[in-house]
Amino acid sequence: MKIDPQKSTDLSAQIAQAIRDAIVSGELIVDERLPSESELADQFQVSRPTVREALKRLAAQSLIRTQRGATGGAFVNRLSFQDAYSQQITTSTLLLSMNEVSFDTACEARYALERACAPLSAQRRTADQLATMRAEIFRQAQPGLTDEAFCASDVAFHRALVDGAGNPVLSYQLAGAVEAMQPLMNMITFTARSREEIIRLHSKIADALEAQDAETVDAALVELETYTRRLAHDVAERRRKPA
Amino acid sequence: MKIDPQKSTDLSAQIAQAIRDAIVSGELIVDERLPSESELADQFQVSRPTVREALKRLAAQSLIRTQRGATGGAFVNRLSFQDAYSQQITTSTLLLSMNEVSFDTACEARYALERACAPLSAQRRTADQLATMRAEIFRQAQPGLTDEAFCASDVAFHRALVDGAGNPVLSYQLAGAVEAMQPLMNMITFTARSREEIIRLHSKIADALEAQDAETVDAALVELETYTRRLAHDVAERRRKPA
DNA sequence: AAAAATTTATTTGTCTGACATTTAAAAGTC
DNA sequence: GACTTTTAAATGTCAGACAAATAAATTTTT
Repeated sequence: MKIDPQKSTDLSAQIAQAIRDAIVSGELIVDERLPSESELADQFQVSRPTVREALKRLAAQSLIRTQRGATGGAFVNRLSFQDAYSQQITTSTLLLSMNEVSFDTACEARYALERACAPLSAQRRTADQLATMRAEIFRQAQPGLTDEAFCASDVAFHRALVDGAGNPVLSYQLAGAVEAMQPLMNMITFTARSREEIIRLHSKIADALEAQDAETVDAALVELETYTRRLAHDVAERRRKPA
Repeated sequence: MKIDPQKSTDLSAQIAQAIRDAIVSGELIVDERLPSESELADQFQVSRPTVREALKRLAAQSLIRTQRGATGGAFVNRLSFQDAYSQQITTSTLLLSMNEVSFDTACEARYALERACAPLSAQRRTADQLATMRAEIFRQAQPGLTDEAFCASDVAFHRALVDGAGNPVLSYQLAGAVEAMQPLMNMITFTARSREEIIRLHSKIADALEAQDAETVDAALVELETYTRRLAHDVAERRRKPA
């Protein structure tokens, strides 16, 4: 963690990379304090603003946190699952919205991953998670619910399903897949009729999870995927020839 | 995209968030040029260094790219799958290394996700992807191979399997799960005997994929997961009582 | 002596102003 | 018209300063 040749890229990017490497390699450990900005400036032979730009890059990735005052400074941050969730969701959302990923492709990925959680969830889901699902199903059945609120509740339901697997790594990985789909789902205007069908399948899933019946959960998820894709297909058709 | 009250946090973080929101919401579109740093400084009523810190935060997340010169500036970046991969891998790796995630938990998540890809891959894998898998199996059988090289080849093999599903969203999601496991896998010193078994299972997977036999692929993945977890368990045992 | 108030030192956050470097377009030259 | 030179605009970097927060050290008060 020292070199900065006069090569091509920004100094602040190079410095950020050097520190990032030190963190990833374990050379810098969690909660360890980095040298002060002035000291870093001396070490890397650059000015303080340049060091600061480097530190802000790292802060944006939640790799460090900073604290003001006498005993303050920049500290290596323990990347929490919560932080990782948010980053993952932002990244996934942008990836989908900027790359003309078809609804079918995104949908296929999402349900493939979710079905991977289903057997574990059938085995381990807690009473609390079941209660969350029931509550969301109840909310989804309210007549006055906006499309946005319905979709948000849908996300919460599936989130509970995934968390039921009791594996934080899985929950983290799925966060992106499930949440990033919401903007795409919002584009489908749900009729009362289609909501009914979705609620029916959600109930089937909740029932099967309660009975620890992995096969029925899987079947219901397949049904839900098929139904969702058909809905999206119909909406696309209707837009093509609105007559 | 305008407000910055004198509230709590850093100005540069607030400005970065304001611009980030504008990008996520679609207010700023791909390849659109942001105002120059001086103009942003005027708009937000802060100095240029503060604006620059905000821009570096966004650059660290690949949300913008900057270009020098007369027609230069900061542009909204199209987040590529490649960029998303790298970020995902860095984040996942740190998440696992910093949070005392057990090998079992990570392994369970990884194979659950990989098994989700298997049916699609059995259906769609290309000849090219099959060839990659065969080549990696061949490499894994070389006697002089270091543990690191063996693990890297292992990653490449599974990467080809995942890519076989022909769904870029799945590949992106899996990148983190598969690659982030490598440091953990490296900690298991493979004996010649265990390599043999892994290569046997890899061959079984490749054969089944070639025959488009999804069930056998799944069975082999389950075998591989079981075997890997037992290996890790044994290593842990041996470390506890090295006598 | 203990507690409270004050001072002090350190560190990050922010500002001002300047210069260097890169780049594309405009102006000039042959 | 093709080539070269100039120019303007933008980011990259630097230096030095002050503000604000914070904890430790010091002083004062009780």
